[in-house]
Amino acid sequence: MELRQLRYFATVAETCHFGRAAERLHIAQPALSQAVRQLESELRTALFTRTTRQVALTAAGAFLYEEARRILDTLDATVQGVRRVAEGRRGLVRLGLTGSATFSHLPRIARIVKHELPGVAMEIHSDLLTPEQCERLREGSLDLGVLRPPVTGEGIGLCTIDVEPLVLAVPVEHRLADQPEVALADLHNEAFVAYGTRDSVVNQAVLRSCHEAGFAPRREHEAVGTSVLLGLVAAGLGVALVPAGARSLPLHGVVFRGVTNAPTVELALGWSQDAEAPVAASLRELILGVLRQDTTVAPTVARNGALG
Amino acid sequence: MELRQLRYFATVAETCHFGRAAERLHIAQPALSQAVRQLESELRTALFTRTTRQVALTAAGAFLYEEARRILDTLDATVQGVRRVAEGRRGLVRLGLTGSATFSHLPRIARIVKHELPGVAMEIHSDLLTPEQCERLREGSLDLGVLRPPVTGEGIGLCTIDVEPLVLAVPVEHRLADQPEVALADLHNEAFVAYGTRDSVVNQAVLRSCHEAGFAPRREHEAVGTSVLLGLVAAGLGVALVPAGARSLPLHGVVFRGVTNAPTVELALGWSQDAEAPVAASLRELILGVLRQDTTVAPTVARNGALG
DNA sequence: TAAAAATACTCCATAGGTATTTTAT
DNA sequence: ATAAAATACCTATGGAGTATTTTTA
Repeated sequence: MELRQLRYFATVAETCHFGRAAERLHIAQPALSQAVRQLESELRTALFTRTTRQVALTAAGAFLYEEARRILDTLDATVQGVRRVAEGRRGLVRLGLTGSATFSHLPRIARIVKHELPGVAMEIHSDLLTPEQCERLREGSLDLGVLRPPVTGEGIGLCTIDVEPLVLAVPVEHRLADQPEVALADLHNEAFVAYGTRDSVVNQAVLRSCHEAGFAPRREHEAVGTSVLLGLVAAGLGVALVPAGARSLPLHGVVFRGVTNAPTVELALGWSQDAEAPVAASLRELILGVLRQDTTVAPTVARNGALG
Repeated sequence: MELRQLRYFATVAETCHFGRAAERLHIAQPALSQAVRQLESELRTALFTRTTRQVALTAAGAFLYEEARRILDTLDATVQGVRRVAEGRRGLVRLGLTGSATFSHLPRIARIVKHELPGVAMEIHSDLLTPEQCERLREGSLDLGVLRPPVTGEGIGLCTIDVEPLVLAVPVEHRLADQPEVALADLHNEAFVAYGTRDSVVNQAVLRSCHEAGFAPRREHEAVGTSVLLGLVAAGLGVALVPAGARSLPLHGVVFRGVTNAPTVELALGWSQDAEAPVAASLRELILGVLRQDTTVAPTVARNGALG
């Protein structure tokens, strides 16, 4: 069986007239009669009852018409779909995110995706540390990652999308909650709630800047993920220095205060440089078109001490 | 686009190897390469990334493969389906039934349909009087009808499927409830609940046989449909003569008693003699194979006084 | 008898075959 | 060096055209 036969059959079924159907198909009537007869003999079933005055579908023909119509419509949609997939306007993007970016940047990204690329679905993998994301970008189980430079090794493209100062998160009842801005040195006696991973770039920035301010922060508690960390702050277990984006996660009992000469951490979009799917490329360009920072991180070059 | 191209493409997608795919398709490799290239140029999209050592689907190709697989599978199922429709093993049968047959015969019919013709769905139109069913069989809005002869006019095929004696339905507390059998003459003082339509063949049989027994039944109440009628009997409003099949509708408070020399009413299967759908024909044959009575009603011949 | 489908036949477009070349590992 | 896809070219099947016949309302 061939689609040509189905298309011809469907047109005859719709017109119930070989002559007019042939006209609509831009072929001669005998060719159409022949094609339909051929289909009938392939199926070993009459599809029409015909006299020279009356053409009507048989039960089998009516059934076939329903199915043929669906198949032909599906095919049209498929052709459109293939085009869209190829152009990156349709498909699934697996997006990795660091903990804080999930709250600060994902909503905006999701909004512009919904608006600009309505055919694109996102699979969100949040709370992934930078090295994890790189690994998964390389092995192909992630398409894009919102991560914190630096990145080591080759094959990962990078572009900075935000530079965030760290801000101080304190419990509302804390003595520093009333000050409009806090100096790092004021924190030397505070109990710190810290990110509980050695790999955390934010953690490193905190340690470095506290050291420069002349003290080592007193780590009292650790948490994995910004939301948990802020929860501990809300519970009064200590203060924390977090990327400004964490303000996007308003938590009852926590207030954020600016820090004088605050250290900054970068947020970058990363992607695998080989075998990038069209959707991934178009989403990457869309995100960078909106969020790209002048401070572009050179792709594939391992960067050290970006925050130094 | 043609199915040939989709089939070829799908095979290459499954093997990721033009040579082996061509082998599976029983064509030469160049023909396959050419067909796939043609498809790609029609879609204006690369479907494979290929080197001489590696063939892999692009994102567009992967999408097309999913859809193509579905389309090809649907097509196979459709071909099977067409065959089944043509053979009367699949489809919808619109079955009309008189009130009492709904309870006495439909369950059995439904059971054998489910067992013998699992692909056939029935659309039940119950509580239709014989003239209504004939009209709808002729105009094509019913395929088969379980009805009570006689039938007037042409074009309707008929075959008796049951001959039912009338039985007496009485309230449990009624004086006749204890007798194993009742004579018609015993009913001359009873209040009757009767079928509330002049056209009712059962009603006519009741009137005729009461007349022969020497009295005219005292109609106290009327009901449309056997279930409602029996409901009135259960409520103690009177007695009723109903086809024996009504026993299939056990109703609290009603007992059935045989009638001496009971009049009988026939039940027949009717069908339109022109433009009968294959499903209708096969269901008709199935039903008649199980229920056909020796007393076959000659088709198309108007019969009068069948119960005389 | 007139409208429409079927049949008869002719032709050429193209699917598919064989032989060969190109290319990447 | 070799496996595998692409290219070149040829052949023949069959899709579609024109002319004609058959059929039925």
